[in-house]
Amino acid sequence: MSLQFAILVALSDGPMSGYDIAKQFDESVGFFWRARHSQIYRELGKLKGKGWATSEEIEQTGKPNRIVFEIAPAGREALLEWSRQPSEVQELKDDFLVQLYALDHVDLDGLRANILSRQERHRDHLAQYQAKYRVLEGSTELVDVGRRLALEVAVIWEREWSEWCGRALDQLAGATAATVGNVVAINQKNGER
Amino acid sequence: MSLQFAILVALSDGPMSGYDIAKQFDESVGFFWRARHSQIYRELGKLKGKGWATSEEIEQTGKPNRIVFEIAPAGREALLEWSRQPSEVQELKDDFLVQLYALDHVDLDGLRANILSRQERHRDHLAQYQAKYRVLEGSTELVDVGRRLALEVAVIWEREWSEWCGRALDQLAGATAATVGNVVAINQKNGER
DNA sequence: GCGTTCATGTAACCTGTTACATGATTCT
DNA sequence: AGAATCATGTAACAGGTTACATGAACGC
Repeated sequence: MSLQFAILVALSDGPMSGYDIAKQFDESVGFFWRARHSQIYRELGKLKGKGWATSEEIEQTGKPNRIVFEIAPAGREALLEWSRQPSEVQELKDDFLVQLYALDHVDLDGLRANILSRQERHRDHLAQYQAKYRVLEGSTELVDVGRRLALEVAVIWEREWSEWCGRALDQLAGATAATVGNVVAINQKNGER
Repeated sequence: MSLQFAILVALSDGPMSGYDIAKQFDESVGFFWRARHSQIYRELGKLKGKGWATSEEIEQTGKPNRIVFEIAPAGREALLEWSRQPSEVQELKDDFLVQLYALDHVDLDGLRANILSRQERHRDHLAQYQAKYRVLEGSTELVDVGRRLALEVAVIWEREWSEWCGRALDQLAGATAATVGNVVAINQKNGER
């Protein structure tokens, strides 16, 4: 269901085609919910079927025609109703953390390389989110307050991850490679086996 | 694929039935990857098919028989191979943040209630993770270092969320309810429309 | 008597990804 | 010549949830 609402949120900024939504997702509400165009077209069909959005085909020459969707009053009502319902807290779900949890059954060098490349990407994302955040600073407009709060979550997420990566690399610096079926102590002077 | 590896990680601690795995998931590797029993049984079948795990039926009287699974050498090898592959960074995906992003099209009172109940749950989770974390403190055993690092992520996640909830409630304290199709300023003395 | 725990599984469904398909225009 | 952009969509598959089904034992 959530994707349908994310699309309605995107349409709240004005009428858009499926193609537009797929692109807009890269720089707005899509920070918090993503989808491929194949899924977007499917969900747009459902929104239309429910009467939550209306569509209009716009003729173009040289390019394929655009089908522009607009949020309908019933769609706005559905959006309001959705926000009255309590939403589920998002639980951590990350295969990388699963690997860490089983550090003694895993390739340590691979994992270290993984952490390093993650750190880079988190720093990149952090810079992006911070730039977006700064634009909204100081505004008291309700929309901007919400977007700032949402972006704050993103900034914290990326910042904490990139700092965590640094600490993890430090702590794993002296560790030896895992041997299948063997328990390895991280500190050789203390490790009995 | 990841669930299969999460199951293999669980089996690394010793042979277990599907039922056991479903329960263990609530207090170990399941902090970072969850699944219903229906899915676990399905994936156990696949693991067996690939030769990554073996099973043995144990007769019981009064209770249904247990089918205990054990990780096979090929499974250990697969786990190692998996950890050599770089894993995708987990992107934020949260319908609650989508709602925040569209604060002017959403029910403010509903959202505030939502934040409050979230704050409670995040505090609960934080306490749980911290307790688990403390048990591992001081250990230099490789497994424990990994689990501590993984739990650290969980602790930070819950702590930052609960603190964020507090700030969000502060900032939304004075805001008025959204009106459909109307832009509302958060600060009445400055709001022109 | 009623709910919970133990223990297995299946079937239908929803969500999301990957790959395929078309066809003109514009940039390198 | 080849790639990217614009713009739509379909089909097959993978991953995950919900609901259904069975049946004995045990505590309240």
